[in-house]
Amino acid sequence: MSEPPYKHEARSGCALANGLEILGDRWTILLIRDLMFTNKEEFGHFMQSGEGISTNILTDRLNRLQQYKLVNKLAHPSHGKKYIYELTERGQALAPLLIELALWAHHHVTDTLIPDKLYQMMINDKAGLYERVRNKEPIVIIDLKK
Amino acid sequence: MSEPPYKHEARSGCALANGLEILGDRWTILLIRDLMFTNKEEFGHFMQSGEGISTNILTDRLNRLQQYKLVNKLAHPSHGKKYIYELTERGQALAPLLIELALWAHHHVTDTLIPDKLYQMMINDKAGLYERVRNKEPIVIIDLKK
DNA sequence: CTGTATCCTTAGGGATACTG
DNA sequence: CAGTATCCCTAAGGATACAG
Repeated sequence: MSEPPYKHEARSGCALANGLEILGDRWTILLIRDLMFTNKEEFGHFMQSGEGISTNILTDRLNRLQQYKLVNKLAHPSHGKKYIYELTERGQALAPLLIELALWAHHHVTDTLIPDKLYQMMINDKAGLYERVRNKEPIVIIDLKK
Repeated sequence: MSEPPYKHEARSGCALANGLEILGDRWTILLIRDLMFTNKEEFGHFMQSGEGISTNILTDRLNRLQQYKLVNKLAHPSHGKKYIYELTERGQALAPLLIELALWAHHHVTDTLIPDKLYQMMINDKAGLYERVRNKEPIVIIDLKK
């Protein structure tokens, strides 16, 4: 279990219910997606992810993700004002969940795309995919949705 | 891909985003949980699942699940007025997703429980678990949350 | 450009009355 | 008991102005 990050006022003790209270909103998993599979790591990058999150919501979600200890916020190495956001191990541990969600949607929902390289790794090389997530090597550059 | 069920007005072509538009609300996955792992199959059973869904929302979510072809609604064999709800294959195909969500929450969120038998199967016998989901053999009787 | 704060709208959903 | 319909309220979140 390793010291959970966040004492949630849970609806029930069910693992699924509790997981959903952290992850089950309109934006959180999309941000984790960007951090996990693409080279997005700055505020402005997330803003460009096509689904059209607004600045206040992005700020709020990034803060929540830090509270839950799914994301670290680091000073940008060169730009004084910027920050870099990266997944913690706890956040990286969501990889299997995101993979299963993406595969299910790909197989069962219309007009649903996964970039080919990512799809191949999801099916044939999960170990390699996890390794790249751990090492923060993006599988997709810039954008997953097309 | 096998003829997707539902043409969704998607926010983007991303598989994750599209999956979330079907599954990403406060109740849907909890209903799928009940159908997948417990012996719940009637309207009243879902009402008793502890998280306190109200009747209008339950009706709405059961209808949506039918539209998405994740759930079948069958006439009850003995009670004329009742119906039986069961997962379709498309719904059963969500098992890996639910398992990964439950395991992540169990490992990373406080006060989060998975009934022991279910947990053991999630870790040691996924094939057996899928088999039981397919055969509609409940792993847990009545209630997952305690 | 990175956020934050404010305003305001809307959809989700709770309570509840009601029908078969 | 199964399910629907209505009312109402709150919280999520969009638009936007603003601050560092």
